[in-house]
Amino acid sequence: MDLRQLRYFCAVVREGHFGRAAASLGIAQPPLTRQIQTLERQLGVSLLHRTQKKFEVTQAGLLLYERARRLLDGADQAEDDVRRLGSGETGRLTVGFAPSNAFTILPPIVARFRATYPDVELELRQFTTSILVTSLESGSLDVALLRPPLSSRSLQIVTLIREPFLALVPAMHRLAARPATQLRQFAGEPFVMYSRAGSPLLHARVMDMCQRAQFSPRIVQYADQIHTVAGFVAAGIGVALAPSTVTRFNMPGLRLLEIAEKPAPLAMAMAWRTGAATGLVRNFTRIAREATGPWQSGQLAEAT
Amino acid sequence: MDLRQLRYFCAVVREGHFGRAAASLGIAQPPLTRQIQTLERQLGVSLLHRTQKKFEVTQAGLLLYERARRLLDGADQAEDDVRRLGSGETGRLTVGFAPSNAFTILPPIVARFRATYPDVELELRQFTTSILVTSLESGSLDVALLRPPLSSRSLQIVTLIREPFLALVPAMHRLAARPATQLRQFAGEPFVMYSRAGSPLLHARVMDMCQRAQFSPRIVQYADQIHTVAGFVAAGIGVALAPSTVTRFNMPGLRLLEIAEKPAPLAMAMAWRTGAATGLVRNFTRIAREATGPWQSGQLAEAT
DNA sequence: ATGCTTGATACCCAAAAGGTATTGAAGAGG
DNA sequence: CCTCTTCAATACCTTTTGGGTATCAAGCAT
Repeated sequence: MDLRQLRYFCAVVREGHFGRAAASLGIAQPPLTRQIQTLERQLGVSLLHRTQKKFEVTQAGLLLYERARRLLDGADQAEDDVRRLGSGETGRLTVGFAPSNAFTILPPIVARFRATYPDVELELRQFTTSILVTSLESGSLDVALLRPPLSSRSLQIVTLIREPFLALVPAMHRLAARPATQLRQFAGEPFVMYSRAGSPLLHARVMDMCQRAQFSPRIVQYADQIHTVAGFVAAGIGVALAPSTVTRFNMPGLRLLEIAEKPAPLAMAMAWRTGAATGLVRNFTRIAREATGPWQSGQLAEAT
Repeated sequence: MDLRQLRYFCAVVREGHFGRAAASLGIAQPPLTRQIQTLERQLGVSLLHRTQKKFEVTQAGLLLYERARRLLDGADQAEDDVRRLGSGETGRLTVGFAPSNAFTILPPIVARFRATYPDVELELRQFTTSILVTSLESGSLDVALLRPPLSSRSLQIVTLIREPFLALVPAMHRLAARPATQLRQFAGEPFVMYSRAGSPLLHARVMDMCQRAQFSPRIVQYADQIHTVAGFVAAGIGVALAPSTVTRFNMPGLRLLEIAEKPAPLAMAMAWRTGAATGLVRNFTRIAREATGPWQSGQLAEAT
């Protein structure tokens, strides 16, 4: 038995007429007649009682009609559901993110994704970068937002935004009025630094930048995250360096200066397991690119 | 989408191996691979994630597997049910019968049918012969047990048993000791007669037999049905003629004699609408023939 | 390194589905 | 009563597709 035969039989019963049924199916009448005959022969049951010229549906035919309709509906539904799941319109997507994303690119991405794919269950989990990587590899995460570089070769990675570093000074600082500064101006200044444990990547990058500017920062305070660092600077404790995310904090007492040396920007990327680019993942990455497009164009203050 | 493709896909998922799946399906492996590919192409969804040599089932594939299994089960079930209904193993069969059958051939037929086809709903309805005929023609009855002749040409009719007529006399009657009698011995005897209204056919047949024996019965009592007539005879009210069914009444005071003239026996038949010989009807008629076979062989007293 | 296993590919054949033309029989209408 | 129309069935042909055999390419294990 075959879904095509059932479709044909249902059409015949529904229309009560071979010609019209064939037309509604988009085929000619003779093949339809033959398919019904074949179906009857295979079942060993007469479904239509041909009473010269006309026909009437037998008890068995009526039963088959009911069952066939349910089967066909079920098949269509299944096909649709599978298609939607495959195309990423439904399903469950588990997204991991590093803490530094929680206030920056994550909200607009999630907002846009929710709006575009309301039927997808979006599960968000915050982890450190190293756990994000192992979770991606083990399959417990579908996508992750994290900072490159990544050592794993089994992961696909795409950079979403590149944030230039800015110099942070208190409002009453001697450089506060300037639009830009050279990094070496910070030599000997009291420095607010990212802790190695809380933000190893930022710690490393800032130390590296200072080293390239040929000074060693006089660290007076450690802080874990960017907005903590910015808060300490705004409080006048010292100067600091931070990615341009800080422009979104809007803290009184904080001044942001461009860095004349133009150090390499800090990238934010998303990663997923190579080959695990399901529809959901493809859709999420597309949405992420769309939602973070404005950053690339410099509209840093817009949150979508 | 096609049940074959679903069957194939389920086999692959179940076996986790194209070669074994193909073997279990009784086909070669390359066609199976192609069918799965076609299915994926038609759905636009990757169902199996081929990770070099091996494969794993994707989320969408898992969903399809669940749905497909239900669909296939449903299809098999539907096929089986339709087949059973068509072959007359299940369903509802409405059987009509004339009152005179209720104590004769109906019980053994019903008993045998119920035993052979326990899943058939057997609905029994008692009517007069004329209503049986119209009910058959209108389709509200599937089969009927009645006495020929039948005028309708749209009905198929098969005789089940032929009952010879017997002469009924009281035990103290002058003919009671004889094994047989000639009909004309009844000329002038007090006669118990079937009423024209209650048993028109029997009335007509008995009147006809008397006429052929060249006498007119001296009717002293009318009765509707055979066992009433027999009762009156046993009570010594008069003589009568009855089909051999009377041998089953076992009434004290009643004697049965063969009729020397061997009048044409009284037939009992079953009828159904020409062309409406569904599996149920075919089965019932077969059972009826089997159950009434003993009558033909003369075992009148056996009730099966 | 080298068989061996496994899924994919290439190519061929057979079966089955669809199309056109036509038939046969029954109802409708003059 | 006869024709004309209608509808399913049949005959015959073409196209599609499903299945088979041989073979390949890539891992995995020995």
